[in-house]
Amino acid sequence: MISKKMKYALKALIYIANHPTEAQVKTSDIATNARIPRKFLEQILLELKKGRIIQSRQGNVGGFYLLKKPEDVTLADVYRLIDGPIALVSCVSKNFYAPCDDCPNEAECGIHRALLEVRDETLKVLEKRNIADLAKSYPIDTQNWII
Amino acid sequence: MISKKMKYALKALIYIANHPTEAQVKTSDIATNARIPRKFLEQILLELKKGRIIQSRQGNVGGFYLLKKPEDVTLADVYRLIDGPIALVSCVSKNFYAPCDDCPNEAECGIHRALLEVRDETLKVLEKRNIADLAKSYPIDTQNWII
DNA sequence: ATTTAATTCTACTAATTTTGTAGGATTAGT
DNA sequence: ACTAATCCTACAAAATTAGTAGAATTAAAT
Repeated sequence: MISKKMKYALKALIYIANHPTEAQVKTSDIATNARIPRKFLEQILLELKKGRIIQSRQGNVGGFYLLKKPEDVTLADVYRLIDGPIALVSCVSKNFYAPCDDCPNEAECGIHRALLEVRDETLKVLEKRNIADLAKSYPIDTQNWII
Repeated sequence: MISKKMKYALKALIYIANHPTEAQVKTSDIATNARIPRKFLEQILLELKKGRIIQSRQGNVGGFYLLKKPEDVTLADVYRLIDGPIALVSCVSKNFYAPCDDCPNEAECGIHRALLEVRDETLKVLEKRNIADLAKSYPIDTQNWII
């Protein structure tokens, strides 16, 4: 199950993606329209910025905008940044690999093998799907575009 | 990421599967050999029993044994019982379905569509893999059969 | 019948993670 | 200088996970 934070992040990205790149979107704008607690959203947007998914402009007329094209921001990217490893156990993780506590032989571990397969299949989908896919469903002018 | 409880459950099931059905396996036996906190394991075994995956015999010479063939206990079964929904959001869950808070239209939700696909692929693997697959890797006589 | 060693049941606790809040510092356009 | 935005860090409440504790129940064996 994804966290609320992840859902908020996706909603925010969709909202931003549905605005022209030049127009920086303000936190408060996203917060009220997507019904996300404002201060929590601030933190999330900062994380997305540190993860090089969005960029910001400071100051009076500042705001956020996408750093890449919406098609190039995959669900896997966002997931890893916000919720961490996609794998079900860390010993099958690509980006967050860590061996199990007292695993004598990873290669012969049945759990390892099975969950590696799960990771591969999950990844296929999460890397194929992107923010552009999601954003299509939610034009800005829709009244309740909320997920 | 699966919980420690889930990992303990799998280890316990593998241990039990590697014993003949007639021989009931004792909690303390599993606990020491698989290095699982005894009292925590007790609770897990009871859950597995309530979930009709294992059965127990009480009394002095009691213990636990599998209720089905190891091949018929899928990872999906155990996952649902111990860690809950396999889906990443509850609105795409088969067994734990619940709509999102203020979702106006599930059919048009991009997140819904994408994560439904993730669930389908994950499920394919988790329903294919079973305790027999895992148990093969861990004959009882192996010194460190621990995962 | 008593002893023994197992499961069963329920409540509690500690640790960790999630989900926020708070408030000030910094930035840049007007 | 004023204003309204992002940035930063610390804290707190709530929920979940991980584990402990202890007594009740069960059934075989003596």
